[in-house]
Amino acid sequence: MTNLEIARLLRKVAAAYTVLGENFFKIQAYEKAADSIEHATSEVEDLFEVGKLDMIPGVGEHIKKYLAELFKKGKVVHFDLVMGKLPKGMFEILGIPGIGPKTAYKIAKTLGISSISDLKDTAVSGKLAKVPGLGGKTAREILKGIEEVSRRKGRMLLPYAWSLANDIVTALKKSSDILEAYPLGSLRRMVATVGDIDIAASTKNHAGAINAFIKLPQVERVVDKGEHKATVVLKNGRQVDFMVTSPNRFGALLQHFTGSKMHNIHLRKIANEKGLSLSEYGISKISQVGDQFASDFLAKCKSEEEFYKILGMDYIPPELREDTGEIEAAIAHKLPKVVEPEDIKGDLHVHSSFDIETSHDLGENSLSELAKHAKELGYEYIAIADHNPSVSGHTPVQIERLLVRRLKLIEQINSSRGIKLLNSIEVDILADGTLAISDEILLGLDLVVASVHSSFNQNLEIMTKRVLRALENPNVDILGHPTGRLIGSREGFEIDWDKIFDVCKSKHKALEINAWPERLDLPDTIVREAVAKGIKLVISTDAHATKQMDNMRFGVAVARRGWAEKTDVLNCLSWLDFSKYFRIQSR
DNA sequence: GCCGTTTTCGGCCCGACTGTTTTCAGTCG
Repeated sequence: MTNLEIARLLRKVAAAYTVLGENFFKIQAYEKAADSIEHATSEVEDLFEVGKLDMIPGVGEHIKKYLAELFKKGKVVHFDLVMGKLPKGMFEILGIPGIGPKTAYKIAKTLGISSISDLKDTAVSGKLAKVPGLGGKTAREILKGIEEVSRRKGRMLLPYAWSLANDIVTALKKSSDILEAYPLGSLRRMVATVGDIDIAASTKNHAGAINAFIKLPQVERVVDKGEHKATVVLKNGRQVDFMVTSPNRFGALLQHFTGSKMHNIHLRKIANEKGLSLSEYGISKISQVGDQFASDFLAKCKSEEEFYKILGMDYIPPELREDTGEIEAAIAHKLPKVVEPEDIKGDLHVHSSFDIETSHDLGENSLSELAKHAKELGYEYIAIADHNPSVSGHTPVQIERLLVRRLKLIEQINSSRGIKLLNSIEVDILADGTLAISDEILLGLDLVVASVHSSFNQNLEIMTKRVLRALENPNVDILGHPTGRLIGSREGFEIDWDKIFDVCKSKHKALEINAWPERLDLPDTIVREAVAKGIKLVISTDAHATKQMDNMRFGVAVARRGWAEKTDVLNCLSWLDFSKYFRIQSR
């Protein structure tokens, strides 16, 4: 069961409780757990299997017990009991914008509908508008909501959302009415997948700023336009929300809409304890005279730094704002100094167009093109990690000849370009944990990335043994895209991380954070565990074309979300230190 | 139902918008 499915189930239970008039905080607890599960970067079912459900904030004794029942039996008796008290149809229409629990119940009970298409029919026929408490406008809003649901394609991959938003922000900044502009929400926090694109700007001329936004060339049509916000649909069909504020309270706005929800809830709790109240407009002081409460504005917060300072804590980078200990760390002045994109000195997983007779997956660019682009990025070194040749079709001698031919080209570039190309390979970890290329050949390479590319469905025990065996090979330096996940299409495989960490530590192996948009693998939560255990990481793009080397920032974002510092990441080392670390002979 | 260097009991985030009401409940982010 996916995290999204679990979250939806918990929201249904919360909705049922809402209609049944259950304790408000109990309802909130279910919603909180649902949010937390939906945004978790590990699969909750996997966490359950390794007894780590406690890692999910908002999941306590009761919900944990229910989830265990869900995973074991496929259903939860208690949930069925609660939801069984209400018409089934209401749960079908819950996800539609504008329909909350009470409206859903009212509609399902009055009209006896059982699906979204039923609902659509009643809206079109005019029956919906006659439900007590609803009206013509609500019925039209619901129709619009139904259309939106069918149009919605789900969450976008981070790099896609980032580049969309980046184009808009860049264009906006050309307007003299826009002083600053940033994306908000999960995009600003650099979560692996992003729901909506929201952008905020500071301005001294609200109307001018809004106008600059709706006139952008990317805009197909304007959905909504007010004094402080506008909503548009882009030519590619994506909706973008835009909001503006004056420079003196831009920090408060940014902070509020960057979230995460859990982070902000925790902050408000701390604020309350200090007699403060937080909002998108700034921080106010709550005072009590007799039984009367009054709130006086304390600070509008020009910057987020000011906002966090008033709350008595250090500035928290957006990537860390998930309420997983960052607030406590910020209060104790113990936040990590997380790695920055500028710290990266090289890319350790790049594919070239040199044909070492792989049957597939060649890079597009030549060694010299890759070298040139790496120099433009300010790197000191890159590892040419082409796939190994198909094993069945080649003898070891043939493979060695191919690699020697490539090495000659690498050496030529190294002597002329002012950048170090490493003679590397991405070698398959075969189903039994042996490698696709013999040790004699691997021994002659500068750096070996070993990756799983087949037999993903092995169980935890076999997969763990397989990867451990590969890591124990003295020629292997890095475990490539360690979970094998492809976001949206393939779950990462099951593996015993504690054992992987142990062998990485004792044998000095590094785990890769692969910045390929569909991978972002290691996932940030596992990065965090690895960092806590002192495991070394590398951040690589797995680029198959020069342009894809620019994806490095997304790998860095994953590292930041995993609290990694520069010292945790080996490709932050200068060439001198890097070559010493991996004992690479200078050529 | 969750959670805790003030608490294992007693708290639990905030404000805007909207439609259908005649003063507010429901939804959303």
